[in-house]
Amino acid sequence: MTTRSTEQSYSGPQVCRLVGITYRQLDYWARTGLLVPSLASATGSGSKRRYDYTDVLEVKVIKSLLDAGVSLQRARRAVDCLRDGLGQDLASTSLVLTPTGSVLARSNGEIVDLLQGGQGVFNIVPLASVIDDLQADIVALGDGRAEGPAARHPATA
Amino acid sequence: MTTRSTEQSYSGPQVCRLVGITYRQLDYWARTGLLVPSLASATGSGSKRRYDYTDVLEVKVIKSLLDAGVSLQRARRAVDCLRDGLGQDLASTSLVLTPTGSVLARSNGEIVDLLQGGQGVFNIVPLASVIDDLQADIVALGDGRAEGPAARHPATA
DNA sequence: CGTCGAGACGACATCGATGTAGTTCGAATT
DNA sequence: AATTCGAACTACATCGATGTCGTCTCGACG
Repeated sequence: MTTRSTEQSYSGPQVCRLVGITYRQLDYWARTGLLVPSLASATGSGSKRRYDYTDVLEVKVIKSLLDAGVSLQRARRAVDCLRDGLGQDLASTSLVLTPTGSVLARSNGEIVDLLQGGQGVFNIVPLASVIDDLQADIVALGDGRAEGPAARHPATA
Repeated sequence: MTTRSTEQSYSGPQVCRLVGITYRQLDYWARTGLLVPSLASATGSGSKRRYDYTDVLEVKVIKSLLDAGVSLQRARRAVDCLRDGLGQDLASTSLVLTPTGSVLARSNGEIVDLLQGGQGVFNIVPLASVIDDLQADIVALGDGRAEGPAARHPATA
């Protein structure tokens, strides 16, 4: 259903434009192991990192969490959990960070249950909007194609 | 109920013990204006800050948010909102930080509504547990008394 | 081949939040 | 009033995350 051919791949700068973070951030995340590109890690000067669609999705989730004031470390743990559930239908799922760990909740009911008993703060990321957003951005960035001529400048934004 | 009458007051170090933060943190928050003690700000070396019950509650909410990885700045904005709703019955309320602002939600239904339409991350603090916790800690800290004959100011609400 | 550009790398600077240590003052106690 | 103690103050160090800049290297293309 998702318009992913075999496997789209994205360069670092492309990912940055897609999700709206700086290259330094992505670079830092890759260097510190917070988010390793699935397709190809850097192997030295001149090499190129290659990111997966799911990588980009994770980056976008991380950015969302950062925007919400959540620290990188916590964001990373949350994304670990997200990765575990990648098989599921994420569009109808929310990523919930509880004080004791992160889970994927597949309904509002589950969320309410979690809130009920929990003490502490919950960070909730409705994944639907993140995925929609990302899809739109991918389309906007060069007709849905990821590779090729690195997608011309998108109006410099 | 014999305990906590109208207006207890707490010293800085007391607040720290109550909510489990370091004095340095509370000090920093007071100095940077993030959380000004309601009853008495510091007026120089040797002076003493005096905190309100609601101050302590706010501190505890801030700590909860910090534990959840939320930045101080965002936490502060959230607490602003909390302060606005201090009149209400907070025990059955959740503090919800949305991407666009913070609100007090008085039911799970409200929360679900918020989640439904929103994009981005939500930080949700069920206040009941915070309040319970705090009450228990206050009792544990000296029989419910806040501090001996220390200042009893009206301080309004 | 030699040039060139994109992107990774390295060494810094910065900024917010906090820890540590020592100093100084106000106020309660003697 | 003098002592003492607690708490605020000052100055510095630290740590994570990021910005800046300059360098290096791979790969493409002339």
